Amino acid sequence: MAVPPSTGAPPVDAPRAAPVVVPARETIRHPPKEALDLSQILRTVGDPLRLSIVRMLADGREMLCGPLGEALGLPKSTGSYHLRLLREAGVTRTRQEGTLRYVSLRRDDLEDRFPGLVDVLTGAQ
Amino acid sequence: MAVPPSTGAPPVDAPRAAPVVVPARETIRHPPKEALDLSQILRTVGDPLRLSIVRMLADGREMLCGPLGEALGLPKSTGSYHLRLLREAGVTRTRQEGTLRYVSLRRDDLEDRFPGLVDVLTGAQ
DNA sequence: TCCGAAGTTCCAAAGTCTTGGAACAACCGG
DNA sequence: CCGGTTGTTCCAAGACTTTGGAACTTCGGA
Repeated sequence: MAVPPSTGAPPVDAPRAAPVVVPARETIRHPPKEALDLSQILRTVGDPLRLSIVRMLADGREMLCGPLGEALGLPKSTGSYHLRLLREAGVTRTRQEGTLRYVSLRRDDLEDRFPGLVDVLTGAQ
Repeated sequence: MAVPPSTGAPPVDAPRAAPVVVPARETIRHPPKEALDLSQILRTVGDPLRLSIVRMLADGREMLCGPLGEALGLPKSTGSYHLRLLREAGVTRTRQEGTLRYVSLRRDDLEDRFPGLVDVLTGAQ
């Protein structure tokens, strides 16, 4: 609580304030393949907005967050929210490059864990 | 508002009180096959309780509402609620016989509209 | 070094879903 | 025709989800 009067030198334990290296943006959390949960995935893609996103990614392309949200007329924060849910459910994968985030369908792992699911979602038979 | 004094004969316009034939229990509403909506279905089976119900019905048997709810430890009203959601989404079919309701998976229509979906839900490959 | 662009996080309001007790309806058997 | 059984509907409380503006972080370029 007590702030020492200015001595002209930096306070001796100020460096202790940040002892942990926070990896910040470089770490984007994805659930491991074995942790994917069918209920969670179904609940997540059960939202029409999010199902649209899955379909935009169906061809395997990577897309940026901006265009994905804009295509659905969403404000940035709302787009970010839905993309986070998709990533946390394991439906999409996100890769950072500079300030850009490339989003793609996590097709390989989904197919491995729940064969046929992606085809059902994207309407491919 | 004025009730006529008893005349020994039934009041002349009493039959008007029930002009519409209410089919009551005999009519259980199911969405037509063409109206099934993938988002709604996914949202519905995205609940772990409801996914369990789908799996209990996976072998094609009919089950009664009671046993379905009891197997999951649900009070009657809660079981009834989840079974209604499944029926309204087109996932199950319900048929009445006396006071009993037989519930089964609507596999034919689901397979027709969304091929592969039932297998994904039930874990069959 | 400052600016703008890309995205995220924070947060509160609004909306939707779930739960379970109580009351109810319909049918069956005795 | 009464009592039990099966299941539904009603309803209010609580939980969870969605929305979008504002503030913020990070990076790249001029």
